[in-house]
Amino acid sequence: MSLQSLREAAEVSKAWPFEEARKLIARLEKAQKSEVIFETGYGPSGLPHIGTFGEVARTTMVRHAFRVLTGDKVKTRLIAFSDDMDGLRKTPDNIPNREMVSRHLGKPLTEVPDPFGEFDSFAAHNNARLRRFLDRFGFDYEFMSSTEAYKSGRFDEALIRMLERFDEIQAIMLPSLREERAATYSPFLPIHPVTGVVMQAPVLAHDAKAGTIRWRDPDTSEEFETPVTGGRCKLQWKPDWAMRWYALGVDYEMAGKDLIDSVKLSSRIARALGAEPPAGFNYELFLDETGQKISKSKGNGLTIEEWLTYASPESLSLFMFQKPTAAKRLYFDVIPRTVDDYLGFLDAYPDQPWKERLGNPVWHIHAGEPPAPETLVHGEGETSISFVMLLNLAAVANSDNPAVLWGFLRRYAPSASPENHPRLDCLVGYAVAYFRDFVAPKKRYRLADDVERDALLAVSARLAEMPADAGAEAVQHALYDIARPIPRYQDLAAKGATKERPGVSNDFFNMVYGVLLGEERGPRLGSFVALYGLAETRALIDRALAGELVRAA
RNA sequence: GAGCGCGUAGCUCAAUAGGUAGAGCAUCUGACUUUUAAUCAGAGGGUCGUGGGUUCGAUUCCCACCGCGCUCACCA
Repeated sequence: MSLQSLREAAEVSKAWPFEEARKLIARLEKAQKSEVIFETGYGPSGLPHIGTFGEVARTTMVRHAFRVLTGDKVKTRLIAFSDDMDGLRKTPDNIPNREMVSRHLGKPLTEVPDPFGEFDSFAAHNNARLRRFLDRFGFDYEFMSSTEAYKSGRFDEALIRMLERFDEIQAIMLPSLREERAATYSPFLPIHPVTGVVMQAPVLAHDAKAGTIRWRDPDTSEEFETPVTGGRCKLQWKPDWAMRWYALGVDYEMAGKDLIDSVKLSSRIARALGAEPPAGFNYELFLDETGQKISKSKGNGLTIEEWLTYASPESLSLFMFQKPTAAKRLYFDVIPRTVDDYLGFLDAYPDQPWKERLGNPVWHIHAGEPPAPETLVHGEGETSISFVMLLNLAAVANSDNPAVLWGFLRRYAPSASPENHPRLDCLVGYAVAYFRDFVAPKKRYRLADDVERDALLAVSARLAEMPADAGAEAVQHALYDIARPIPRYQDLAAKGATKERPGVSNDFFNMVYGVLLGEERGPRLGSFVALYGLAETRALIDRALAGELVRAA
């Protein structure tokens, strides 16, 4: 498969990152630019979350598609912009030193001391968290601080231009506001020279030549004349966004659908400044299990930590890749399915022609270089192990120890090991975590009656006589022999059963599952005991008969 | 009020260059030398929200409508 055919397939690919990248190319044809700027925004009053990940991951996919479409001839940059000059609106609930922080309400986040005492400011703290967050996933980005950009003078030219177009911008903004708000609205928010607070005060006069605005402190009625440059003023957020697009030459930025109107207004402002607003689209929001919007305050939905406890970052990327414009429910149950979808796409990739590869999510998730699928060699063939299967296996193994799961896997494919299947090993780890947190707590143990007690004691005694490394079959046969004489468990209808040698009914096994494992059904017992350990099984029986399992559950 | 998304098998969802609808789970049946759910094979199950239009033909394009849900209109 030649590079040529990759390019050709990319030209016509219907995968959304390519559709987006083509919008960018159309944009580029109009404007002479030597590089393309992608931007994602971040508000440092909160912590990075699953939406932050989604936005950066999706933008990165568009960026990569663009690079392929242009043969990497156009330089690309991704700016992760932190709005750290915004005033602190309210004291977050989830921080220490809330009282100290609350004394700095209204000041730029970069002027609020770090409540954790680790950084120069609250913003610096959260900015560092953002970077650590993004670095953890290996995103290629440039961090940019709003405060630094304002203070360094980088925005000065744009701010002056903004001042020159003051009336046009007001004409765009004011109709979008309610009367009472419009009466006092100003796109410029001066930083109070005394208190340091980001002021929302009506602008009494503006002077583009001098580069200043006149305003009055509503509390003291004192009047000030403040330059809009050098970080002495910041902008209201919609003008701010537009100014930033203009000043930085942003070509691409996506946003949630809650920002549709904001994007429209900011785009008009950008045009008023003389810039073509960036390309991009509005992605749908995430919903929880019941279709409600996920919000941090409600605490519904799924956190990124939760996802990464039970599944890989790649599977989360897949979730983000799929249909960004459709509202998707993001809750716990989608995790296993998404993981298996991911594994399925990985399996399919090597045999696909380019046209299909470019529509395959793993191409986008792995920047065009998805890893080879890890398979288990079993006899003649190879098979992939699905996550759902591993979850079953964890339940079967009744263990949160990955080594026990690997014991089962090796029985199936003797050559397999965590060392030569590192990604499968990760999956095993996730499966085990899932078992520990979701399967184990739901176990409902029951007490043994007298007959059951005697049967289990007999099993324990028999296991004690067997060598510790007894095989699954040996254990299985021993179990049959113990149950066979017990009338309750005899099954004369079983295949091959005779009066002299009756079969053993499922009731026996179901009893063991219920008493020892707290499940209604379970694994083939011989296999389970052999892997779980004979001594360990005896200990389990002791605990069950002592009633400890019932109490623990 | 404005904008957006969704409505396909019991459930969750797929189905782009318009051409007789697919998967997973669930259900049922069978196979796996003594029985059991790490597996496999097979089956059943859909007026593709409703009504129009374009077309030889529409789940797929267009319009209207119905239902469900979300977002925005204060701030970011």
